[in-house]
Amino acid sequence: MTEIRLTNTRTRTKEPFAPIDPDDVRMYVCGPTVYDRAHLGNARPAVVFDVLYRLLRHVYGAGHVKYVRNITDVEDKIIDRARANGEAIEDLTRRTTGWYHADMDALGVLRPNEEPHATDYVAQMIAMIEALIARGCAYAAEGHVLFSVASFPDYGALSGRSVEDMIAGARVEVAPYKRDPMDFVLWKPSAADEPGWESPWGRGRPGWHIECSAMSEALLGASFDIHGGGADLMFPHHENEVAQSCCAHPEGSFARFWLHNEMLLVEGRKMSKSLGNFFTVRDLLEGRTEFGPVTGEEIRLAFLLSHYRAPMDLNATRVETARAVRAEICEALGKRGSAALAARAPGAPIEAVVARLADDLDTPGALAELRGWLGLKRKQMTGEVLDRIVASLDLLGLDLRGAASTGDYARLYDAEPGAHADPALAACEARLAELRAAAKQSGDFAEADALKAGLVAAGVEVRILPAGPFLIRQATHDPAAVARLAATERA
RNA sequence: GGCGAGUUGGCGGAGUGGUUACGCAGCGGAUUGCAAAUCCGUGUACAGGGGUUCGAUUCCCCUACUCGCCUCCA
Repeated sequence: MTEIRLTNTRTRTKEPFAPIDPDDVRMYVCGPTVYDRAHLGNARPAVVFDVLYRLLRHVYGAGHVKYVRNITDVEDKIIDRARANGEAIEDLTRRTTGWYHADMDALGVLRPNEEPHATDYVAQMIAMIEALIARGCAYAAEGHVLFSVASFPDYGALSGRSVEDMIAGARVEVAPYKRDPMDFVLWKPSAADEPGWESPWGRGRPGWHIECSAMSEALLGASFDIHGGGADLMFPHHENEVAQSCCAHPEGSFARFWLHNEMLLVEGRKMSKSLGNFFTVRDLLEGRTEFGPVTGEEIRLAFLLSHYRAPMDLNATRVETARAVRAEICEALGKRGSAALAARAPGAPIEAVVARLADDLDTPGALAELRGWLGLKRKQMTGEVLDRIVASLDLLGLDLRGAASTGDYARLYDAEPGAHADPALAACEARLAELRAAAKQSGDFAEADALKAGLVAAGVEVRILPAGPFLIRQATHDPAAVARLAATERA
């Protein structure tokens, strides 16, 4: 069996991964707070841990992996946004959850096995808070319940910082009801116009951290294999989760492996609204950024081109590289022709690709290995090789068999290619062949060149082979522009 | 102030104690009506300073710079 090695934040080292139960590998990842469109930074952990999920499924079997990613649907940002929009909280969270799903689907991110909503687990949170109070790890004060950091000697171990350092250097919220400035909220009172649940401490709502402790325990147990999230969650969120879960369930180990993905940068700077380099996944997909339209596969590739533990800088070069790799994959998949493309089924993935992924999720390395295979000559691109490429692409979450350009490349490699699948492009292709034939007689290529330029501008690759012109739709191709060209040429 | 990551050729980005990936761009050639695509060939690098070593870009230390986290944040 493939040995997976992962960098464990707990130990700061790369360790061999062995699940508690190979028949039930369990992973928890912190999901989105649903109050707005997912920004690009939200997408990074979704993609990173999707690759890990796919790898775990490959190694342990699809039925033996349980992946839980929560939806935080109670939080002050949500309350504020709903109030600002003048809408009900439920309407806001339902809509934004739908957006999140649509955007992650576009990136080829598989749905987790469970996607618990915080508001469905308030009873479990209250029970856990009661247990913490009973064990002397938490205390109620003025309608709040606070976790007592002093009760957990290992506090700070995960993020590698001491309580003294934090008090000295960081701004810590001082509140009169706190016994210790580092104590954090498990439960807080709700005003009449805020969402709330009845509890032993009055009507209120949970603090941010308790939901992950309660939901991971409910769905994965007191001990599970992997907990993931963005590096910025390491402190305080994950540190607090560890404190809550380990104190509530001293018999369990909570998460054995902690994985953190590094942050996203845009042109070398942190993405932020004030810098004007902030954008959502949807902005990118719909071309509302300086990068023009970027497909879901290209965004995914842009992520995979960086190692998850390195900051990823999104810039024009990165987007271009992602586009080039996507085109490379599409052409490679078409090298055996249309019939083969339709028939291809995944086989066993390329060992070198699996090995790279198993080595701490080395996606840039895996892509490098894969690209070696993509570049094979047509003669070497046998059915078996293609099967292995397809299987490897599946592991990376990049099935491009259905892409328009893949089909167009396949036709290019057909022994007897028929007309172009797209009628407007078929017309343009025939017209271009006609114009070129006439131009070769007259020596005036102006018309042929104008059509060619129009096609390129519409996102269509023009390849002129001895057999004649071939038109290939690229990811960015604009069907409306092509239709206009076809109509003009007919007239 | 505390913690962490990083600094590789024009750009992006791997990697290794000795023989210097790869991609893009560039340059030369083949091909082309011209291009594109394709094919062949080709150059430049390891932030600075010490140390360990027969030998360091690769290990250790220091310095500089960059970035992130420490507050809601993926």
